[in-house]
Amino acid sequence: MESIGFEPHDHASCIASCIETVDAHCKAQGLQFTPVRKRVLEILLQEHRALGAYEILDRLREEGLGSQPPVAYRALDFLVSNGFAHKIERLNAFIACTHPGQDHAPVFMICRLCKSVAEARAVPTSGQLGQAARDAGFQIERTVVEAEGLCPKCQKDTAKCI
Amino acid sequence: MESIGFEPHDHASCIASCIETVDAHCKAQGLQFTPVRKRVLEILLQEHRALGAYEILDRLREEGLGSQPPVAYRALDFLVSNGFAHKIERLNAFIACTHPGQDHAPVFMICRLCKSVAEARAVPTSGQLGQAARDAGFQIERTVVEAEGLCPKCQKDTAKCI
DNA sequence: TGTTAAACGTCATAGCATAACATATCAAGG
DNA sequence: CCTTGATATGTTATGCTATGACGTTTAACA
Repeated sequence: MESIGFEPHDHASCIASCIETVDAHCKAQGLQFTPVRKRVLEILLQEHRALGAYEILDRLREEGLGSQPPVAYRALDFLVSNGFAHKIERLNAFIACTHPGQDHAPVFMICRLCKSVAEARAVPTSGQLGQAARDAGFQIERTVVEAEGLCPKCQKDTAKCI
Repeated sequence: MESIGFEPHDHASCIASCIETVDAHCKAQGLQFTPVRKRVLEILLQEHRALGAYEILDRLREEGLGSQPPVAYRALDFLVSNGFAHKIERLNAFIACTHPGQDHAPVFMICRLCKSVAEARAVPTSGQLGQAARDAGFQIERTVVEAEGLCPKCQKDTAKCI
């Protein structure tokens, strides 16, 4: 299981490669990766943190790419439903996917102090959720798995204060 | 792992015993189980389905127990923070806890057709989420685990239509 | 019974999300 | 090349979710 978000990394290339992957994926699938959609994904990729729809809309507005809520929500719908971004239900906010195009069940770790979010992958049918579903005869179609707590950096920072 | 919500059961006694358990727990902990709080829990217990705060508020209003949003939200805050109810993040709605008073990490299964919700218990530190957290050095404080799909009954019903 | 903390009533407003409809753009077939 | 249908965008309006603030009431306890 790998996770991205808490470790330092070459962020510029991280952004570029994500955009490129999504671009290729859209061409292959016949999806329209329009300027607004691309820009919204770029905005999300700037930070490993979840952004609210209105936060994104503000940036679009500054750039003259749209000024009304549906513009942002439609772009986000496109990105989320194609697996290029995810909604963090706990925060009512959105984040770029770190494994775009791959079919996966994401798991998020949300730092309550610095607000950074890391994404890991899981197999929904195995594990405790899968077991609970089998016990109950429930057929899983989609999962929301989010943990709140402290990222490694904030654990160290708070330890210093004691 | 046990789950309640999809199986038929004696609902009247299910409600009564939950209220009684919570009542006893509040007395033991010095918590005030006021009329509004009790009524909100009863309303939640009526159905194994998540209710929106405004849906609850409507019922309170009919009964003259409160008419403004903060009344419902404060009662819900009390119930949620003491583990007598849970918020289903995916639905922005609330549901009564089926294991009140016990410290636990709930797991929910939400039927997308009939909207019923079943609760199971999990151990957050074990399983895939726990593994992802250890790998990332993340310290979990709270978890949100929600699966959407089809409950046993709705699986059968949809199978008939094909 | 006086003091203090907790809970409640109410008004106002902030934040999140979508319905509905008009316009524009694009892709494919005639 | 033009028509046609599908997809995407612009815009208005509105609905749902949630909380801040402040005064009043109630309950717990010395």
